[in-house]
Amino acid sequence: MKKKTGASFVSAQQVADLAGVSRSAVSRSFTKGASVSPTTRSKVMKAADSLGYHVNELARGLINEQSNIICIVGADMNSPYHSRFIDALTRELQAIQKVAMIVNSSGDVGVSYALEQTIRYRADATVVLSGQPDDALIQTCLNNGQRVIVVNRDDALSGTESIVVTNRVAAREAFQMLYRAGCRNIAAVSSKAGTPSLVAREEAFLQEAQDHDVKTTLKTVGATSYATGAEIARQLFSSGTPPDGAFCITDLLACGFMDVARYEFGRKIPDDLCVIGFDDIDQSSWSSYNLTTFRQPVEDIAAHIRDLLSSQPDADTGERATRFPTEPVWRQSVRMRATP
Amino acid sequence: MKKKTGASFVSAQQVADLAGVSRSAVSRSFTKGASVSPTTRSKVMKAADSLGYHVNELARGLINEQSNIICIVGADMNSPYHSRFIDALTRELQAIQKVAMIVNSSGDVGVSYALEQTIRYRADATVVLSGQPDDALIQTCLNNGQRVIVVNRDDALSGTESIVVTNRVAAREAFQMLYRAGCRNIAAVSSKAGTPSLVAREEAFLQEAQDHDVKTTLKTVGATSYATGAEIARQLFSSGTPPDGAFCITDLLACGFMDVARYEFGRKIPDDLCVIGFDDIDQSSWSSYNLTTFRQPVEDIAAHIRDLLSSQPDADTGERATRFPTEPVWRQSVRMRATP
DNA sequence: TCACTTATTGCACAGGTGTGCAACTCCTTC
DNA sequence: GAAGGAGTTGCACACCTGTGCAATAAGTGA
Repeated sequence: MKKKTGASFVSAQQVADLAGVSRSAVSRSFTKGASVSPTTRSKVMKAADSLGYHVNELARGLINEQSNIICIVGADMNSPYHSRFIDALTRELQAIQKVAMIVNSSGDVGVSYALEQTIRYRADATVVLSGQPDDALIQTCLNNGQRVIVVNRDDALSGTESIVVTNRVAAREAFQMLYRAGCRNIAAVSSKAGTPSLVAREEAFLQEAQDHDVKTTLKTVGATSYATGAEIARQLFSSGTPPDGAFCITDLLACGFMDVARYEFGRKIPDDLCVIGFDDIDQSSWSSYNLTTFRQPVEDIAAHIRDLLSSQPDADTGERATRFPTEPVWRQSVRMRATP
Repeated sequence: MKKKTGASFVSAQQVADLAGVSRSAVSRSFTKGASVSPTTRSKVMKAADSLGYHVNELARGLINEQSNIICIVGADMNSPYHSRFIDALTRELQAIQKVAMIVNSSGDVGVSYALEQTIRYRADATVVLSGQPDDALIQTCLNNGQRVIVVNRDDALSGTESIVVTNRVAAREAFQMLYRAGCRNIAAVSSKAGTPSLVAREEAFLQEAQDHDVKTTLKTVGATSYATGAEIARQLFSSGTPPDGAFCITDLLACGFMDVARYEFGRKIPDDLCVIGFDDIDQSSWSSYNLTTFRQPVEDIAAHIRDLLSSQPDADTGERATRFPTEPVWRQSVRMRATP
């Protein structure tokens, strides 16, 4: 039966000995598309099973120069948006028999060190979710023959495969939604993170406001969090001209913003104040928020990454970007247009 | 088909050639505690740097029988509790120079297959967050010499290192808090997940209620989610005897429960209805909920796992459990005792 | 039966690294 | 100057697997 020794691993040689075949036969039995007779294979499988043999992927990766490890780099994994992404992506990766290795770039050990681990394990590809790691680090991955897939970073580096959502279009639409709802004193609520995709939303929103000759203030504080949204609300509603509409660059900011506006300053949403968010995290659909927002097709993006990774990279050099649409999700935090 | 090698990896031999030393010298330069002269080391480092050399951890793992890979198995990573855990744990692992490989056990590919990946990559240890994988799979890991650390699973398997929180004590205290607040028609809100730690909370709560001769109904529906909490609230408040107090086995359930109770049935919290949750997820502290709950010391647990993994496993056989306390976090969803 | 085709198998090498062992260098001490 | 010791270096082997190549076995047609 099973060996209880808890000792070390079983090698292919031991399986071969037990099955009375050569080690090559064992290897071929576990390699898809190799030439083995059914008889031999079944003998091998039986022996492998009784010994508890599992292919050593480290050695296999050494030979094949392909480890089937995919590295996911992300910051702030506790945030609803990122955790949804990681959940979806890990599922897709498993479906094509890759394994996910994750690098938490908000750790204090430093991104560069963590990212180096990726290279040391010869990961096939690196998926960058955060805007954090700078170009030099990404370049290092590329230099070592890794594929790099960059998500939601509008400044694509040459050689990477880039995935973006229509941040700018959505941000402009957000303004129009607030404008049509009658808002004329509008705030843009953001963080100091400076992530490219967030900056893109800010810029496009302000641009659209300017095109409509509507005064708009951009307020940025700290990290992209609930607390930041709350803090900005406190500042804005304590000031002389409190806003009647707000575009929060992220749903998480919107939640904090709404809570303070309602519970500390008595604003009624959407009567006194219209709020629009971005991402469509789970909490936005909760009854306490009912936040009108823009949905990022996270599942579609994850599936697309799966497709990218299950096919060979295009020899086509230079960056190629795939753009996914963000669709507005209407809930109750914005007034419906009263007048045409 | 040969590799098309845009840029392949650099091997230690190439570094040795450039530096004019033997390959052993290169290996020793990168191995902590090996014997190399400062002169040689600096020559090696310089050459390695200019070539962009990175140690191949696959080959190193092959030799050392230690890959420095830690596997994290979890289901439902999108849930606030799990994502907080993964965030904390990945950070701690990076701090001791391990890498985290994650297995999403809610994927459709099946836990067993995903878990096998772990063994194939010769992970040093497996951390099980979910109650999902059955004992047979865990036993497989153990048989292959892996360490298995099981979190929050009250039924510990022999050979594993177990980490639990004081579910039962907390659940009993939860009842007392509701009882002291004057609640006499109390509901226990849970899911059908059947995870051991959740079952422990249910049982202890019901037991304590029975000890106080208070009628309590346990209601379980579907998954451990916001939607489930909402659904249970709908059922309970449509029934003949709506509760005046509820212990939700999880904060996520509590959020859904509260929202439906307030917005669909007009209950005022904590005046008409007291609610207690469990976990202390971020959302519980948001103003919309202000949920009184029990805090799991996630960061402490993650740090403890780090300590476990950075030390050698005790030869001591049999399971050993470390128990962490859960402390109540008082907010506004439970009335303070009016009468002594 | 023989020549010929096809499927299967084993040998041996490659892939990149860590490390025991012996040889070597350099320096101290008598 | 010689003996001895401490520190450093290189050689060769081991780890576990995939696979090209040649050898063998099995099957086919005449």
